[in-house]
Amino acid sequence: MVRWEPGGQGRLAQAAMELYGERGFDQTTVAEIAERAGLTERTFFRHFSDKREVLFFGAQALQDLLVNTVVDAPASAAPIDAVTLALEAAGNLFNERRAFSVQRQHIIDGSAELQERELIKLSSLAAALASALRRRGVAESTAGLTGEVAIAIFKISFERWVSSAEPRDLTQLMRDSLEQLRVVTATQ
Amino acid sequence: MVRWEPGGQGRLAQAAMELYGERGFDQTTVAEIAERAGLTERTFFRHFSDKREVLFFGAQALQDLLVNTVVDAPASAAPIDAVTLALEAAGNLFNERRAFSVQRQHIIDGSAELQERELIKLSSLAAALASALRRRGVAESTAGLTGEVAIAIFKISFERWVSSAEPRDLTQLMRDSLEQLRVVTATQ
DNA sequence: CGATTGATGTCAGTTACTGCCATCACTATA
DNA sequence: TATAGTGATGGCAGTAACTGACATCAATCG
Repeated sequence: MVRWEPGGQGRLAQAAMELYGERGFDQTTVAEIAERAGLTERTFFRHFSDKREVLFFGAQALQDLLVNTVVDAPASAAPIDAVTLALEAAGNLFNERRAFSVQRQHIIDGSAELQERELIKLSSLAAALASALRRRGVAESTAGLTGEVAIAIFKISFERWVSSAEPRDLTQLMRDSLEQLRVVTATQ
Repeated sequence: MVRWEPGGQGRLAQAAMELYGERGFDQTTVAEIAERAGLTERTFFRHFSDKREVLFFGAQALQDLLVNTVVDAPASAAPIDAVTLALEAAGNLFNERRAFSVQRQHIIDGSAELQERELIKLSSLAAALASALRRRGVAESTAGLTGEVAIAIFKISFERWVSSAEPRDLTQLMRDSLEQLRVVTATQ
């Protein structure tokens, strides 16, 4: 007879998603999440650094995907092209989980605290992209700017993708946004 | 004889800056801030919604400046030009307070919580810029993208401006960043 | 079979933040 | 001039996020 059921971390993450969805982030206590997962509050904080982090479980995987794609891009690819490849890889990943993304985003949109956490994760992605570009020999200032721009495109496109009534292709939305960026910044 | 000294809010803000600078954000309690300001913890929370907000006192003024500049820009100005005018106005404002900005940024850089709050303020600025552009008749999608890009340029340039050894002109840095953005996104 | 490990439980403590009511100088109004 | 607000504050109890220290006990390793 086992002392604990396995997969405690996953159970906590699922319980949190459910409760945040049912009553909202603010109206959910960590004790309630732990109870639904059959664990204690203390154990929740062993798996997640705080009450918000449980919703940003997959952020590291996304960052790894982006960074690896940039690093593995052909040496001939310009910074903006390397980053575009990374965005496309991420787009394909999200396209397969739209229902989950929509539900999760609805929760985040209902809480300023969660929006703050989302923004710092995005900022961290921008920094990681910049770092990956630098490893390709891209100049410091170009790398930083390209990373920020890539994340701006991702952010805008993801927002449209999630809020769109009929499902669209996130990768295509990001391509459109980049094209639109070129138009916006074009000198007359 | 007055019951309280006037300027309680200002005293709290100054005490907070001092203490965050002396021992760091995490090692400072709200009770300590209130004590240095000659007030109580309860009064602190009447003036500032939370422990972080005290450092983001001037954010509304910055937003107003940006929005007003965009709204007042000549009707002939393209979205990117209207936004550039706003960034220049903000740049001039900051140029006069570099010492303060450097000190404040040093505090923020030492705390993840403060960075989160800074990011959501920047995101709010992007949204406000987009809204101001829409009032000028700019299409929804263009407005959103232009707002994000403007803030990306501001963020990158501000970072360089603050961390630079010798004082530079923030407005010039932002102009340079926009030009660099054009180069980065240019199709070959 | 004993020692170690790893995931968990228990519990006390700190601190951010909120709600509610009291205080009291100042001010407008009858 | 008496009275009724008003506004900024104090006091205090309460909730909940998070932390540190120590205990437990099944699984595993030597």
